[in-house]
Amino acid sequence: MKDGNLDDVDREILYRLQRDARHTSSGDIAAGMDVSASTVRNRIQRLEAAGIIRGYHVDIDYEAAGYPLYTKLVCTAPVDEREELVRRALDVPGVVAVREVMTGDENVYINAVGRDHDDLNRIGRELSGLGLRITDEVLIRDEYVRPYRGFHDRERPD
Amino acid sequence: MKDGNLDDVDREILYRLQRDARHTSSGDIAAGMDVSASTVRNRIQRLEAAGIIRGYHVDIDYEAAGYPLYTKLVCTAPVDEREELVRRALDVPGVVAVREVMTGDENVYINAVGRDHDDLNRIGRELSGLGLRITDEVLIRDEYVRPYRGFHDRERPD
DNA sequence: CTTGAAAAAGCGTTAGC
DNA sequence: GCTAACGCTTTTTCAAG
Repeated sequence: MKDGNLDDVDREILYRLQRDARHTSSGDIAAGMDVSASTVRNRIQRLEAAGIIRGYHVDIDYEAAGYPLYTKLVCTAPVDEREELVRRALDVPGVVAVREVMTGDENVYINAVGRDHDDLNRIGRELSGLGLRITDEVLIRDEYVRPYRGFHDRERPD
Repeated sequence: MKDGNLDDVDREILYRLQRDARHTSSGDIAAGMDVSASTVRNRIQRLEAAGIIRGYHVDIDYEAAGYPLYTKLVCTAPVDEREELVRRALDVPGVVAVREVMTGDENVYINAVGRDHDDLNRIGRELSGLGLRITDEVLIRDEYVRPYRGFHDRERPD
């Protein structure tokens, strides 16, 4: 596991947990493969311990939840302050995700939600106040996530 | 629920499920609030039925899993072909998420993973072949997600 | 809409292969 | 490293307030 190599059982686990991380039991996964539920449970624990599984999150439709505005901000942070700014950006109410980017000047991407444009303006102001320079902002219309099986598997799972 | 208004119980549920959607039981959530585990379970089902909860996903560290390259592609699609292109982009091996953006020319964002630059090049070629124009590509260094309580709650949960 | 209780299913642990 | 079996927790189902 140290080099990150996964076998078919591991990939099936990751695939099934991507599809439904809450209602998929170890037994469900084991049924499809030729292993026991115990083995699946052990593998999951190992994947968690190895850091390959970072966590499990609910996928929320913010629009349906009453936060109709879902926005993505492209920001620039001085390299030497970036870590600090990322941490503080996460504390701004409305911010739901922060990504550090490797290349280019625009090196921080922030996702945020709001009830109206006042919320978004406030978020923008708070982020600017921290020292982040906002270079672009786009509203997200819709979002699709595809469970991923890895390159070794057949193209069209399901 | 029709207008998307959530009460404190709902928000607590969403918050806890954002933190750990797999190991947080209804009883865990109920313990902190003044309701029974059954109520929490009913609420969760209602949130799922209302589409506010879209699903539950495992958060994978692709780098640790042997796919060290995590990239984000900014693309442009003709408006009238966009829906179709988004659907087909999701089938390109390596693509893990597609977002439709509301504003501007660059109206599709794609996340993809790969083992090496050959993988990324192939993904780029396949997407271009579909008819998507790739205008920018950045490597993601790191990614942080913050559980979100909504604007009505205190600023620093936990 | 919420509760509580019984039956079913799932999990963690341990022991053995 | 995989499996089976134990006891415990959780979910499911359902009748009722």
